[in-house]
Amino acid sequence: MKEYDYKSIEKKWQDKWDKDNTFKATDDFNKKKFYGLVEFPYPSGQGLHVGHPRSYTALDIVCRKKRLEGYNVLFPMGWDAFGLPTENYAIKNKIPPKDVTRDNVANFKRQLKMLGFSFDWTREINTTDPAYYKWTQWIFLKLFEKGLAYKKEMPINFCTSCKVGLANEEVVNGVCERCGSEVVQKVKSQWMLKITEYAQRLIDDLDDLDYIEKVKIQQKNWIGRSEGAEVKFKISPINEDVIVYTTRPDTLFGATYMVLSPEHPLIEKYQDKIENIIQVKEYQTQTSRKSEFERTELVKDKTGVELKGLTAINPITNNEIPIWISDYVLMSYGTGAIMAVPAHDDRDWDFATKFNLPIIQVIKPENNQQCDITKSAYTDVNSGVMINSGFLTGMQVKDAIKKMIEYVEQKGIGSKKVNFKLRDWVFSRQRYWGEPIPLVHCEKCGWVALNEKDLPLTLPEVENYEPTDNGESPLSKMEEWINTTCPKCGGHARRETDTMPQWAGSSWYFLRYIDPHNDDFLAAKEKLQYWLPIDWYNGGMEHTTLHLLYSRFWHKFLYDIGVVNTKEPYQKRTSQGMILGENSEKMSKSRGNVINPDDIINEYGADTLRMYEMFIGAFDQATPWSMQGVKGCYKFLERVWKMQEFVTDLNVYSPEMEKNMHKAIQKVTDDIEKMKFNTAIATLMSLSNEFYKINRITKREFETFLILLNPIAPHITEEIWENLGLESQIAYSKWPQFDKNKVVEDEMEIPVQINGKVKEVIKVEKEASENDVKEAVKNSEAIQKLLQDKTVVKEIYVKGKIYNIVVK
RNA sequence: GCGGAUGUGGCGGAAUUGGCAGACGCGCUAGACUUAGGAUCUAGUGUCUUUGACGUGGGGGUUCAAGUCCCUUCAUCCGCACCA
Repeated sequence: MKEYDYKSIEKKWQDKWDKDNTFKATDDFNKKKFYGLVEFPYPSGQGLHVGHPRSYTALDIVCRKKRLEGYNVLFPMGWDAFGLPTENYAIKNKIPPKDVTRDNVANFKRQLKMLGFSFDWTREINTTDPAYYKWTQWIFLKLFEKGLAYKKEMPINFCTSCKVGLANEEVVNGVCERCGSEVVQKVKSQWMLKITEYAQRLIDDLDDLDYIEKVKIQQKNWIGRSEGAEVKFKISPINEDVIVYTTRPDTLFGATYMVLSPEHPLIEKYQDKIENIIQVKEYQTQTSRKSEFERTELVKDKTGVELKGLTAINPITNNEIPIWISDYVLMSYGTGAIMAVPAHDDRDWDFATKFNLPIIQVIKPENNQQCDITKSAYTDVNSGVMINSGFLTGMQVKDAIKKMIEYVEQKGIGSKKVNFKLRDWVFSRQRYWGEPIPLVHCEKCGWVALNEKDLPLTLPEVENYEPTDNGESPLSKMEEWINTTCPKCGGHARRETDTMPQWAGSSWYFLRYIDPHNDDFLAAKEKLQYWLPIDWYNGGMEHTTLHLLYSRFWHKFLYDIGVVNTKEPYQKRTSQGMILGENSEKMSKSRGNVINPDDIINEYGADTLRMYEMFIGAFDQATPWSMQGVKGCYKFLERVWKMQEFVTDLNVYSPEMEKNMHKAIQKVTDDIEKMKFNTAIATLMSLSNEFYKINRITKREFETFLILLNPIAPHITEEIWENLGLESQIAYSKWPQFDKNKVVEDEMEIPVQINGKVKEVIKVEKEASENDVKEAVKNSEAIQKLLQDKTVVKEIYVKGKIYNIVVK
């Protein structure tokens, strides 16, 4: 018997799969299809980390099994290669980003191939390939054409180190998600995408999708829908209304002051009416200097200034109430103005308490519960009765909300309103390594789209990739590229020098896999129709509010303009847990607990790594790495290898073994579908232990065993298959069918409990009646002994499950 | 503050959904074989005051029966965070 030489075995099969295109998906529309997708990686300089194989192996297992079950499987891979780290590396080392990308991709590809994933490499894509980003640009032009891309002067999150504008999603705790540097507010003219127009649909359409629940919840929270009302307040002494947004119109009687955001346009417009304008302006500058982070950091301590000389009229009570400005009111949400109800809102309560503003209670709790409005606000929406509220007095809060909305609508002073936290997507980056935005600015015609036939607009070679000091893209220095003619009027025009964010290329990549070499369209209609939607998409939780939401948005847009035939791109979304370091901390260079997949493959082989990552724990849970655990998996594969020593050609029939086999078939089949890979592997381990006990396995049994193990450990299983002289390859074989008749026991074991504690297990015939069981229990010596000098109070028999005797 | 999880042996984790708690693996203990080894095999391994009792973060409850259901409480992790 040869040794288990994983190195040569794995190389051998990887080469064969490559040469034969074993896992090529065909466009055979008559076959049932399965489109499995994993997030294509950003080819960083660090190479693959152990998190990638966790996700990739999981879906590789699913896809390999689906192929064996007869599906036409599309399982593709590509490169999300535009982005900042590459550009920063290029700047630092004076190497063109293109070359950096090429090298990193080569390294990633080598690593992925070494893991034996069954990707269809003939469909490999790269977002930085002009043939690819031609279509990214094309989609952008369509968005522009439909008015969903617009340019806007707006304060953006600006990373002081990357010198680039960031989307809200890319700012984490006030610092840049990528580099960790400070993020400040900077006003810039930016391309925006109207994702907000799709907010409601992005919520509603989640209902029909098979996403894990926490993804749905997180997306809904992120989109942040809230229902309420907009209400007009007259401002005195000027002839102007200010509209506020509130989710609690029921508390209007308790609105004792108004707060505007410091950026509210009213201040600018009526500055001559504001007596303390100097103080106000001072506060405004103070606020603008604060980063978004500082503004939200100092939650506890409210600041603000009263607008002296202006007052608002509460439209319900007609009371004159003061107007303040404070940075706790954001211009970017609602109307940038609120009515403050300190008795029933925590923030307003803090503010009113600090500045001695009046607090009027308009809701009292039910059932005489204690409530002291001088100590804290009463904010419960689900219970409470209105007081001091005119026509609302005595009503329940929920009814009062409805009633007040009706009232203000009838009086013409307000209306029902739905708001979302979701903001439009800041789509421009002042950077080099991204897709050029295919627009020009013409003095006569304004922003004009390039003609479709002129796509792709390729990224020109520049000498210096560094952004300019004023935060413009390096492209802004390329005069000969910038200056062009207007496609509309033929006059002079200048190109947009901003590029697209990294999220652009990944927002539709799954479509390109379907028809990756098509020059005429992003993918042929009939192919899209066949392959969509993606049946199963696995990826990280960190993409829930970014990539996943953006790509759903783009897909819905493409659906609206008739490019794709499904409303949603992904039918099913799952997410793997993180792999932690051996010390149970997050893996990071600085903690020195990083595991490199290359090392594991070298020392134990890809099959071991794949298996270990699936065996490590529940798939959706974070789990620490364990080198001992890796060894355990290696040991198991070695044991499988050695099973070849006792394989027999004889057709020895063992009903016991047949039962074991079928139980395993059922369990493994089921577990893979439910992503319970750890218990699937445990089942196979137990099964191999059974064969070791009798030191014999028939060829038939081994065949089935190998197929069950193949999706998890594809190399070793193919090799043994070949050694056994079995037909063809496992890759072309069939998944075993579970036969429930094969697992029926002739006897069943019934645990017998006394007062809920198991004392004995009895064996009875499979079809035993309750009386038979009772008889058997009575005949048990152990039970008889335990029932001496006890009074039986009750006996419970649950068919086939348990027999419990209650005694005194 | 809001939202979502998680808590079971020395460790990673199982438990068909209310019915034998601790599958499988690691580690550990003993033995076998040995060129005395971080290899392999075999047996054992929840805890304790061991004819039995106790055990799934803590406390209470429902039930013949609870890791699983209800109430309450604590701890840890993740996401969002002045969203009116």
